[in-house]
Amino acid sequence: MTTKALSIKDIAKKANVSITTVSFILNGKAVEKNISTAVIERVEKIIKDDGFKPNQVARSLRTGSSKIIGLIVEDISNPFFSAIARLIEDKAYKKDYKIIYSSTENHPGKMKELINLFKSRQVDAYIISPALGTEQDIQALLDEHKPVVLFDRFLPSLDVSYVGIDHIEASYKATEHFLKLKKKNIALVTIDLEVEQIVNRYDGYKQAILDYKGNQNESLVLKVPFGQEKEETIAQLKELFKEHAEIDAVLFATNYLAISGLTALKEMEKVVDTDFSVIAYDDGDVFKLHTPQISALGQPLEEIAERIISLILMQLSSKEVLKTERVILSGELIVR
Amino acid sequence: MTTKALSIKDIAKKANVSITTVSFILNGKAVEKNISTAVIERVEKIIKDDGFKPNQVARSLRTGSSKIIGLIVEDISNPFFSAIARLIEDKAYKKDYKIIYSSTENHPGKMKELINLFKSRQVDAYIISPALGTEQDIQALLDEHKPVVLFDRFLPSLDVSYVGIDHIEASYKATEHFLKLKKKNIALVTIDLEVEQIVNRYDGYKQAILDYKGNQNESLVLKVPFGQEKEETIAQLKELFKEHAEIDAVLFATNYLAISGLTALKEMEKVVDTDFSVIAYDDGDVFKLHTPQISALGQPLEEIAERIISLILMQLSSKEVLKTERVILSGELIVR
DNA sequence: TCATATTAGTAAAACGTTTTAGTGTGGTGA
DNA sequence: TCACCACACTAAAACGTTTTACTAATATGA
Repeated sequence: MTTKALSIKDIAKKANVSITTVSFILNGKAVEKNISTAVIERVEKIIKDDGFKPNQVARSLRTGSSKIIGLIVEDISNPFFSAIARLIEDKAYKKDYKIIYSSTENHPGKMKELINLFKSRQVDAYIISPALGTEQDIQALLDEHKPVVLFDRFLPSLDVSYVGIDHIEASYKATEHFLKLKKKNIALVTIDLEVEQIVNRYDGYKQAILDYKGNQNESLVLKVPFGQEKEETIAQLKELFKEHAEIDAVLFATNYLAISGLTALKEMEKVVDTDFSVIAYDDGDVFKLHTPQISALGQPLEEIAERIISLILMQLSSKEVLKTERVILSGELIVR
Repeated sequence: MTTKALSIKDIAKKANVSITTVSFILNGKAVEKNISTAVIERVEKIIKDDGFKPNQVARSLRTGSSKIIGLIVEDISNPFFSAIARLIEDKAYKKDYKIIYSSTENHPGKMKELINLFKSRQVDAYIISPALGTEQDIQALLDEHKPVVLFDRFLPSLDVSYVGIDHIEASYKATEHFLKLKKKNIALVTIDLEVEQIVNRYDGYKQAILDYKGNQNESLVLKVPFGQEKEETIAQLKELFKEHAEIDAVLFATNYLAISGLTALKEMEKVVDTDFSVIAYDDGDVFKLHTPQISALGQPLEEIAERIISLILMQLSSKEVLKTERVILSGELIVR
């Protein structure tokens, strides 16, 4: 019943040639290795007719490479990551690479484990949205000359390729938009993580306010604890909006904060309108369909994925170790 | 610079034992194989100190199993699938299984390729949301006695385990809700796919209307071509709502149709209220935050993932081939 | 005609494990 | 004293490839 999968040996036997010959043909080295066209055709026919597929595991063991790219994200169910994952998958697939992914939940421990696991599976390259405190693990990969590209989050202490957007510019742009609308009290809702791309969102916001108004009111900045339950965040936001009735604009530094924020406003029956504007980080259907429509800072997903995969492929195809490259794209302010 | 990864041979040499002994220790067979505790401890210390991790590729080649489960979905960027993927990943991880996934875009060809690819990587089990016309490929897997669980979509011609929800009941429930609200002209927006879980949504809708009203008006059913561009769908929906001003309730058979529908309504400036109710298939933040809130038929994601993974693990841990099992869960009507 | 090149292939080692079938030593019971 | 067993461990084959180093036969050039 359970028919064992064919091996190169079966094909060799059937074609009356050595397995070496079959291997050469499989790997397109037949001409180079002086295999006659007669034999090539005969063997290729058998391969096709029998539907033989070489065992990739054996191949990996022998060659040390797997044609697999490891993708490590914080949470695949976050729309930003799943969109990127899908795009990366498509593009990698076209180059004959597969993606194996895992979510870290932002735990350095899990990240460490995952890297080890991927290593023991001989993945060829790593695409990582790194958790904090994983610098050494990534450095270890770099020391082994594995192709690595970080995205979304950057680790400044590492000399590693990166694709992301300029968050200072993006949040400056958003805040400036509010300021040009003559908003007086612009709040920022962010998280209390000391990672570059979060800190930058704060910096851009602050800089815009200083540039336009000269002084900034720190009490309008809410830093929600990272990983806090949604309900708690909503409660905190309600309190902020109650205590600071003077707020006339809010910039949310992540998409889920914006969702919590809109939920809080809904529960308070406070409407978003010209007197109270909102901008969300990362775009999505939620914001487009909201009444009124919510402005958003969209990240260029397609381009991010494109750049990531091309950096990876370049490293993969070059024999020497390439210079690291940092690609900083611009976020787009979508005014609604 | 590039230090080669350690192998079992290095450990054996260092501990002055054979590689067999190290292997036994690694696999917890040390006691059973009469290895002295002195040796066990010595070897374990070296393994730990050197941070040795066995090469999984070699292990797979030798054992034929990989501790990897292949997950094949239509599109990982669809929130339903990414949510399920995340839950499955978590649960599998706890049992020491990894997930490798790919999106099929509902192409039988890609699906075939993927199965081959997974096979050549010796994945231990398959979780599949099957595309149409892939019955033979899945049957081939079953013939090889590979653990397979289908979800979301079912293929009636196959004797295979499945986890999904009762779509007849779900759409009946939704339609009945409308009928109890005395809705007179209930529309159904669905897609023109002849797959069970889509057809069932139509059947449940129709049955409810027949049960309550005796006759059904087929012109209130819109079957959008599968894979059609969003803009086109929106245009089609606008036309439906214009031509049939009598419609006072709409059931959308998928989440993306609901999103297109709400967009269409927004563009027409037609409001959702007590005179025009909407129910969406699959819940999400979009519907919760919409003004007014949109009722939805939620699928029990957590339970679906739980059932899938436990079916897979059961098959994986049992030596014989188990009877196939069909788990049909109930969707929940969330009235807002 | 002989040395050398070219053509058309192949044998065998290697990748890093697991597992089967041993081996050698010391102890025990009769 | 001998047969046997338990104990503690190991040699070597196997998984399915790729690749290096070879061979044997024919062709070429001087």
